[in-house]
Amino acid sequence: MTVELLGDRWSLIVLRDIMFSGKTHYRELLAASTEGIASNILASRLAKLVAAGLLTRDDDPSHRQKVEYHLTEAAIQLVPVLAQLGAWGARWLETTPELTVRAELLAAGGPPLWERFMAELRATHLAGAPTPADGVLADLTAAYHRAAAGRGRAAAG
Amino acid sequence: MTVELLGDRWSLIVLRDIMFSGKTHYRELLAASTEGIASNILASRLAKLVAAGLLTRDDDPSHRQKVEYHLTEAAIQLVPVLAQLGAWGARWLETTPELTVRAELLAAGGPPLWERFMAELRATHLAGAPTPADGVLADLTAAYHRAAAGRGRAAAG
DNA sequence: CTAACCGCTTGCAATTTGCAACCAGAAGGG
DNA sequence: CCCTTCTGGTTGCAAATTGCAAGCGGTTAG
Repeated sequence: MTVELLGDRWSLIVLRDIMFSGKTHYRELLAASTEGIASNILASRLAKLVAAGLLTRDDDPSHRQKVEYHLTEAAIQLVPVLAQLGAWGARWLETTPELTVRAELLAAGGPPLWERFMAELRATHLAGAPTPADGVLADLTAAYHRAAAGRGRAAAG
Repeated sequence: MTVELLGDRWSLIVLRDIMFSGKTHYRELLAASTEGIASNILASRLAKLVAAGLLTRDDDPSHRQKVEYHLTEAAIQLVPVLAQLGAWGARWLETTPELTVRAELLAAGGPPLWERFMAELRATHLAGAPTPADGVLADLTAAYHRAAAGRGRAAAG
């Protein structure tokens, strides 16, 4: 059962963060989490996701202590799930504008956009290619940051 | 955040059971759950889902103590999410054939089938019409029971 | 009048979560 | 070499959540 694997407060959030932030290191993920995950929970979730075959844990050649977490094909195929989940949340729940705009963009693009995004994730996480600056993820991230900046200005002004 | 609302072991399962089994009473849901939810957990999840606006709690006119739980429009719009989630689980996780066949049928039908299913749920849960014997839910349930029976035979023989 | 059924609660043990502090090893700069 | 910073985590502990079994006041059918 899928819920048994992903149905806790953090597993999906960790996957989402790796997918959309592009971060692959433990400390980065710990800092990137806007929800504020605790270090022991992050460690246990990463281990669980690796055991479940959703992430790989690879040595970073640039630093003997660094570890890179990468998405597997199974995790990449969660893109449609996350897209639908995000669309539903944007429609029915009150969230921050930056999360909403990204979810709506991904939902509006539909399956063709999801496929492009998944191809990009495969190149980055499975083949080790650098993430393109003009790809789907870049668009989503730009929209995310615009909305976040707009919110900052609105709150300040 | 959607995960905060639905990201526990049982909330989505309760919704799925109401959606696909057609049961609306507490005792029925308690018995119908193949995963075996505890009565106190079911009670707390039903209360939470009602508070979140995903279920309504209505008196059953036929019995002063009976209560009917019905899906709201927000819950009905989770159909695409559950479809994608089920498709992913059928593809990547080992589950029982009866759950797999239903998930694959729903995924294969795509958005048009989802819409028909949602229209059916609206008629049943929002308008109070009886569930049609020739609808999407009937097809899904028939496939589910055929697979379950096949498994029973295979296990016995 | 009695037995079954209704939604749901209670008590309790076990597990999970969240928080803060901490760790050993590795790399970088002077 | 030495000190600081950074690496992926671990540890101890309190609080919250979960799971199990039994039970409860009221309702209904026979």
